[in-house]
Amino acid sequence: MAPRPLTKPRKDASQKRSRATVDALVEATARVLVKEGFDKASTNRIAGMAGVSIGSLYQYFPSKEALVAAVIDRHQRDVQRAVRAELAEAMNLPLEKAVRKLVAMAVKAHRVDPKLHRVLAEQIPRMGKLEDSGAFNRENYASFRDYLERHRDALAVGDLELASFVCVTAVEALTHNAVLAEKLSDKEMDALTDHTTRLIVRYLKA
Amino acid sequence: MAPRPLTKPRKDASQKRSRATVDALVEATARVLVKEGFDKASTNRIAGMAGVSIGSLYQYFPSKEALVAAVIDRHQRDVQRAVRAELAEAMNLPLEKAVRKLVAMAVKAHRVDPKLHRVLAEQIPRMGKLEDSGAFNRENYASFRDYLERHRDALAVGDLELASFVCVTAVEALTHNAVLAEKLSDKEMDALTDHTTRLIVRYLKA
DNA sequence: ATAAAAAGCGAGCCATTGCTCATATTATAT
DNA sequence: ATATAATATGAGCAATGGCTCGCTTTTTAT
Repeated sequence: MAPRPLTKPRKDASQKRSRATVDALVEATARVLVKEGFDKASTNRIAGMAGVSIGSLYQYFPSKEALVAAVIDRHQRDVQRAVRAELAEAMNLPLEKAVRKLVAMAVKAHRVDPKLHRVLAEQIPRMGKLEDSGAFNRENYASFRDYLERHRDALAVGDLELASFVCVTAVEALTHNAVLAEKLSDKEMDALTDHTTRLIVRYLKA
Repeated sequence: MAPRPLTKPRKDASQKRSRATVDALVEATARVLVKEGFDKASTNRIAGMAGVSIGSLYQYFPSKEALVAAVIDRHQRDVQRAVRAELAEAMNLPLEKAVRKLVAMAVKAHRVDPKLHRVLAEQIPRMGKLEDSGAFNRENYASFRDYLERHRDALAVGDLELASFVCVTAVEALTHNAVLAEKLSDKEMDALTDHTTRLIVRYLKA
C-alpha cells in the first residue's frame, strides 16, 4: 500500500513555511472575494494573489468551498473576539442598558471588515449546509433567549421563542443594512442605535 | 448599410409564436433558478428547460443577465398586483390598523413564490445596478414615509426618515426570514404578524 | 552527508460557460 | 404563388472553471 499519494490534499501544515502559505491563501481568498466578488474568485486567481502555485493551494484546501469556509471561519473568530467579553457583561444589566449594549455590540460586530461581511452574508446561504456558519448566530440567539428568560418578570411578552426571533432578526437587519450603507456618519449611527434600542425595549417592556 | 444582421438580439416579439417563446424562456429561467440555483442556471440549461434552442434564446435576450432581469421584473409585477390595492386602503387607516395591514401585506408579498423570492433576494445585490430592481421597495418606502408624515401628530418620533428606515427594514427582515423558514403554520404566522405589528406600533406611538 | 518527508510548482486535462453563425423552417404580404 | 421577413435550430468556438499529476526544491532527521 503506497504511503498515501501526495496529491490527496492534506490538512495539517506542520512546518512554518506551510503555515504561512495557508495563511496567505486564506487572506488572498478574503481579498479576492471583496475585490472581485464570489463569481470572479477563481482558485487560480486566489493562488495568484497569494503568490502561491495552484498546486500548493490544493495541497491544503480540497476545494474552493473549503477555502471560503476557512475565510468564514476566520471572520467569525474575529467578530467573536471583538464582542464576546461585552456579551457576558450585558447579561447582568437591566433591560434598557442590556439592550443598548447588545445593539452597540451588533454594530461593532458588523464593522469588522464590513465589505467581507457583505460578501459572506450573500454567499453563505447558498453554500447549503456549511454547518458551523450558523453556530455563531445561534449562540447569540441562545444567549439572548437566556437573558429574556431570566428577566421574564420585566417583560410583557409570553412567547420568548418568538420574542427572541423578533428581536434578533430586527437588530441584525437594522445594523446590517445600516453598516452596508457606508455613508453614515457616527452621529447617524448613534441615532440608529438609539432608535433600535427604543424599538426593542418598547416591544419587550411591560 | 446592411439591414441589421439577424444575430444582434432583437427585443420585440411581434408574432404570437415568438411571444410564447419569450414567455417559455422567462418561465424556464425562474424554474431553473429555483431548482438549481443561480450558479447552475446556465443559458443552455434554461433553453433546454424551455424546450427552445439556445439560438432562439439569444434572439430575445442579449445575455443571461437580461434573462434574470426579466424574471425579476415579472416577479415584481406579480407581487405588486397582489398588494397594490391594499396599500392604498391602508393609507387612510389609523396607526394600529394601518400597521397591521402593512405587515399582513408584507407577508402576502413574500408568499408569492417564496422560493423564487429567496433566490432573487440573494442574487439581486450582486447584480450591481439593476436599476428597476429597487424601485418597488423604494416605492413602498416612500409610501410609508408619506403615511408617517400625514400622521405626524400621533407619533413620538421626530426623524421620519430614520423611522421609515427602521420600520421598513424590520418588517421586511421579519417577514422575509419567517416565510423562508417555511415550516411555520398559519397560527404561527398570525402570531408573528401580531408581534411585528406591536413592535412597530409601540415604537412609533406617542 | 544523505535519504526521506514535506512543501512547492505549473502545464495542462476535461468539463462547462456564454454566446455566434450559417442554415432551415414558418408566417405574412402581395 | 412567391418573395420577404420573422422565427427557430444546434454544432461548435473561445474562454474560463476546478482540479490533477509528475516533477523540483527545501526541510528535517539521522
